[in-house]
Amino acid sequence: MSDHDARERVLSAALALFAARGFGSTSVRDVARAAGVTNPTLYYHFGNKECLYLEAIAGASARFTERIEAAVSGAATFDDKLIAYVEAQLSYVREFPAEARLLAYANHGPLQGDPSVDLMSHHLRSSQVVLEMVAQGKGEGRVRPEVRDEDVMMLLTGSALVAGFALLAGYPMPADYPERVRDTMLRGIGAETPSNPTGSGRAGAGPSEG
Amino acid sequence: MSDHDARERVLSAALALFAARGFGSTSVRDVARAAGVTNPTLYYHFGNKECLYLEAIAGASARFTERIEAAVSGAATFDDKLIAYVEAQLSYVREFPAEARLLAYANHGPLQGDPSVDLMSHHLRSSQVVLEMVAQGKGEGRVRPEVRDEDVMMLLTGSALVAGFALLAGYPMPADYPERVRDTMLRGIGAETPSNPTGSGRAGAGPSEG
Amino acid sequence: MSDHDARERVLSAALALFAARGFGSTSVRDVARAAGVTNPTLYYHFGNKECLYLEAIAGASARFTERIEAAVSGAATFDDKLIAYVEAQLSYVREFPAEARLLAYANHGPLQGDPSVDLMSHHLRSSQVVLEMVAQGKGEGRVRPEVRDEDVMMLLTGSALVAGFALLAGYPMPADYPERVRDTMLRGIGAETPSNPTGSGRAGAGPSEG
Amino acid sequence: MSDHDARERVLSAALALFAARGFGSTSVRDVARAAGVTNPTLYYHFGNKECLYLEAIAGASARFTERIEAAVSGAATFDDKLIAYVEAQLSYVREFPAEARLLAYANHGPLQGDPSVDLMSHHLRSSQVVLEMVAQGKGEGRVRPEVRDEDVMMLLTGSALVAGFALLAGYPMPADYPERVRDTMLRGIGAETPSNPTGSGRAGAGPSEG
DNA sequence: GATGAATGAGGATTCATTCAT
DNA sequence: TATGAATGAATCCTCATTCAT
Repeated sequence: MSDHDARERVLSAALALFAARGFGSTSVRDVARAAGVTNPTLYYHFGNKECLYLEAIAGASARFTERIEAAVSGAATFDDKLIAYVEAQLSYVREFPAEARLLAYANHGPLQGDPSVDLMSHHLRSSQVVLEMVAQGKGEGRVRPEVRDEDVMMLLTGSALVAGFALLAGYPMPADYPERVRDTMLRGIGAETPSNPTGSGRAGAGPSEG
Repeated sequence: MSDHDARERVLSAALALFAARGFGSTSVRDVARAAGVTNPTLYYHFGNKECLYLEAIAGASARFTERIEAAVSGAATFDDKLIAYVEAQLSYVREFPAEARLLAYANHGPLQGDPSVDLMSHHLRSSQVVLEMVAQGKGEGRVRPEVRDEDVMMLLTGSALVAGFALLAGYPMPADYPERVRDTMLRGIGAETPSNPTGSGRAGAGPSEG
Repeated sequence: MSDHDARERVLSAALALFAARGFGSTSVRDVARAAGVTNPTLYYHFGNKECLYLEAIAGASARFTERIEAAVSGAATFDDKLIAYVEAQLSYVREFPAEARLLAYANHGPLQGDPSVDLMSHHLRSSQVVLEMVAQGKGEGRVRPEVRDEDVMMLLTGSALVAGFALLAGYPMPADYPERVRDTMLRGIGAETPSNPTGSGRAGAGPSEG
Repeated sequence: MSDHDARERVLSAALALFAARGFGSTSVRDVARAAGVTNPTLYYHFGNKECLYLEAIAGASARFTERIEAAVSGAATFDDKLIAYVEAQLSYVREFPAEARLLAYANHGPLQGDPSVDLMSHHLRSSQVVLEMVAQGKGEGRVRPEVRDEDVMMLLTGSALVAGFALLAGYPMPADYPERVRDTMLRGIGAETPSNPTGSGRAGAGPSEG
């Protein structure tokens, strides 16, 4: 009812409904109704369904990225940043499951039927964050110098992604998950193989020989 | 026109369209048209849109799981199974992008708008495969005994998932990606820290002290 | 209610409504309602409003042209054909005012807002009829040989058009209008100017001196 | 932006749009947008769509009639007035096709959907002009005394109307069209029939015997 | 097994218009 | 005077689905 809140209310309702039902299964009328706004009012502010969708996603994506960046930059050491990164992603999913689902949907959902989102992927947008983390890790001597940036990204974003999806699907997530990610990533799962330092035909656990 | 043909054509068209546009944005008529079948014929075979969707997903999921299992069981050692697992997932995405996208959509997409898929997640259905791999890895002495199953799963499924999504999004995937996953998983990214064996306030790279 | 009459009923209702209200001011729902048909049924048969409009016009145009041609070919002499032509056009307007109005609207109405009709003009489509009439008139010695086809067309179609519009607008049309058209066309309105046979500076009533 | 400006701009935009798309297919918002004016501003000046339409038509009609009258009264002889009449009508169509189309639309277009224009027909409004021309023509001895006013009107307005429509439809119009109208109207198209002065069963070219 | 035809409900979007400012 | 914002009603059209044949 208040003045220009209408726009915000619509955006928030759109976020929730698009996340819960997807683009194609969400009707503009439902969004308007949920926002307590008439149909033409929605159109006055957003032009059409697609623009509304894109704006909702843009907002969610910005919030997500900000949270990740804030969490990481609030941690001092590489180890803490690793934990902060995963923790921030999980807490985001926990606090804003609708937004999280919307982002997952927009990034991994269908392409032609729904408006294509400009963010290639918010995971890739946050890749800058990861790259800076890796640099710092190497500076601190916590990451081996020869480790490639992409390999770190692969493990880190993969672990966070899987955990986020699990959370969304309702699986419980142990409290120490971020720490375990950090530990496993750093130490690996392989056995030390002092008895077989040169490799033995099987590709070794050391740096790829290629 | 023959009996079996129509059904298959519809299923294949449904797969492609649901994958490309999502459930809510795909119309039954579009599927029928793409399959070269009249509308009532489609309904004769599948009952309604939801059943068609579920059957399409069930088929895709079965094909996916079979491929993964076949690939893993075709590899002998733990190391090769690791590579085979990732490779199979990537080749599946490459060969059947529509199916892959459909599975991603069904697993990570919205809940209320679309029919809920019975497979909680094909990643979790294939968890059995991963668990057996871990057991073998420990048997072979390639995986440290104290490493937890879930941690392996976390890294492995995460890495494969991220790579699959990147592929779907059109990013190139280096040919040695599976090997790098294996190496990085086994060895970790952390530096050996002989100079700091006891930890120094920062949580160490060893098994979590907690 | 009867079987495939639906299509015909829709066409006829569309004809009447488009004629009475114009394309932009006629709603598809009104047409469906007037035809005793549901909205999707209308769309099943005609695809969209534009196709419906075009088909209605095509039908009306065909009927009109047929009537004109039949009337003219049913008259033997040039003089009778002249009368038949005008009479047929007037009787068409009298019997099917809706159709006539629709044709007038389609031919002389707006261009961009409404679908453009393929018939450049039904007057021009019937030009063939007029041309044949002129040829016959010259053959009969009723039309001066040097008279141009276009000039006859100009007078004849003009006279018929004006009369048709007047009829549509509600003005009464004297019964002898067709005969008067014939007489005036043949004889002209000019005075014989035997006292000024060579012309006198004013452009003469004879064949253009140019 | 100034007072008077806005009103004129709206009127001119309305003229163009109503002419191009018709009343029902033209939206008030489109007119406002084309005029560079906000929606309520338009309503402030014109009250509603219908008033805007009527005012646009009134303006166009006035301009048209003025031009015809000025052209005709600027010519001295009957012959020249004939030519001036046709020429003025054609030049109006050429210079203001939008206005011309709007007038044609308003005069010959649908009735119920659009506001009914008060001018029964601008052709009839200009009938006074034609009647005076005929009187002068008889005074000059150029028009036979027994010719009826309506018959002249029929030929003259018909010829001008047909030519105007052809022009609007994009057909080229020969430069000597007005002269040919004059010549053909005066002289007629019929052959002199000295060999058959009494008529022979076919209605003659002379004044109707009835 | 397959189809042409039909339908009630609802899809996104725009309409002419108004009101508080 | 002019405007940003709002609205009830209507726009064209499509939805998933069914029925008689």
